[in-house]
Amino acid sequence: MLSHTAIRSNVDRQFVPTRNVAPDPASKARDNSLGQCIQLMGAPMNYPRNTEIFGEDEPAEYVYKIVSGAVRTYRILSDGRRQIGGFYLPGDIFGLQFEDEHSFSAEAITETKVLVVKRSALTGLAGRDASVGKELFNLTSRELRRMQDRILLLVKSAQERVAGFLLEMAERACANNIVELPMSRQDIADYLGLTIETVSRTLTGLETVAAIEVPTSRRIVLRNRSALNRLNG
Amino acid sequence: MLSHTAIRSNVDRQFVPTRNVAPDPASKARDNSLGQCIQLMGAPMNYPRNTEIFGEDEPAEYVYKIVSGAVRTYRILSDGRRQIGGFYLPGDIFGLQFEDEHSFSAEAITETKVLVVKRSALTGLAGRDASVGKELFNLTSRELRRMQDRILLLVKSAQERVAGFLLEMAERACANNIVELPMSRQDIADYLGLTIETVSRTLTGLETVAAIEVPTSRRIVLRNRSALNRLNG
DNA sequence: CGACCATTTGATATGGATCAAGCGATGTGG
DNA sequence: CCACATCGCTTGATCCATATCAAATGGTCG
Repeated sequence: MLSHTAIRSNVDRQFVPTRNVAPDPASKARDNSLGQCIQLMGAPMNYPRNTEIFGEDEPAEYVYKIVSGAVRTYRILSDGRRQIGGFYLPGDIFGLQFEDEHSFSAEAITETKVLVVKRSALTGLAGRDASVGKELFNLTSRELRRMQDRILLLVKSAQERVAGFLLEMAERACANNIVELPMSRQDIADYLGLTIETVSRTLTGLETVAAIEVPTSRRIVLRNRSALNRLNG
Repeated sequence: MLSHTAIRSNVDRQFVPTRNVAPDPASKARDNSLGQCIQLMGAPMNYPRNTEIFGEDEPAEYVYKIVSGAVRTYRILSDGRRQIGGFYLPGDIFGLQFEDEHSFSAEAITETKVLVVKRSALTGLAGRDASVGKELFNLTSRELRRMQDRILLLVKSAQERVAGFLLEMAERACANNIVELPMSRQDIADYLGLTIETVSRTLTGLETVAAIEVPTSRRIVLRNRSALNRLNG
């Protein structure tokens, strides 16, 4: 369990700004002072596996930075289906992207440690310090870009979505082409707008064409990134 | 849904005299000074029908506020398909949501007048005036929310997508339940991740169940909003 | 070991895509 | 002013990717 944390447990992510895979460098470097702000001001909190961090339509009072573990945000549609808003990994900040009222709930996927600060503390700070305001803006812009990419993903075929998902995860939580997935197939399916069966079949498909290996269901080895990139469209 | 930035200050109300449905008031009122900034500083520009305003991967140097007309942003996928990023109507600001390099192109759908300001002018202003920075942040947050809604739309059925699209357009460009669509069926299809045939069939379907009327292809009369809301999920 | 849950695999159904044709506006030249 | 070409839209017939329903497998924990 917590295989995800395991891959970086030796070196706490928050003190390691660089990664072993080429990560989009621009997106990492900029929000240091905001991140450090949370580092200094944040109250540590623990959430066991599958527990709620905040509920839909609660006031969006707090901002969270993940220390270890993993979080999913989601909404339940009127027909009962669940749409995953996003996955958050160590180092990620979440809570900012919601308006005064959440329309999402957040849950710990695995045992998760976060640092929590009042949203008002950050926006107040931004009022006094324009550079913090700029970072808030940048962070939101980046989240926006991710959403745009996600929209692109959602109009593609199942194979393209799964390949895109794997590449996205690889950029964020990958060591030696081994991606440790903290989330279940159901989580992935609800994130990609597919069914678990389709996700599973697609993964076995990718395995048969030697693009990936799936030694255990939560561990994916990327064997052929260029093939994945090709499938990604 | 429609990834746009709906700012309508009193100043530009005159350009949308047809609007008579109550627009979400909270989202309009806040960023007046930003909108008025563009109003004062902006250079007027005209784009004929179907001409490019900016191209993909040009530096994101400018921010635009629409005076009249309509704009679509889009990307071309590697397989040649086109994904529409959003539609922008009079009063809307666009260009902010792109990072240093656009990944989108923008085109005038109809003859369009815009006001243009340098992006740097706004961010510079934000550096000096925290309230402008806050408005930039708010604007981006709102855009983010629309993207989230759009993602929800994209995992639904064709009927739900089209119904959702109509309701969204009705909120933005509707008089007496008559929605005038500036964009073609192909634009709508590329926005919703459907084909023109499916969009067309779905519209006739909605007409048969008396939810809408389609007197001309670009004009939709909403006959039964609650039915549409129900279909929207 | 046995129960339980997540995941994979198999068989069938279906919504939307694709291919193809028809229709109705709008514009152009004779 | 009318034949005719063009373009955007609708309608029809068929196909295919993914959903759905159902069962088997495997991993985990008591």
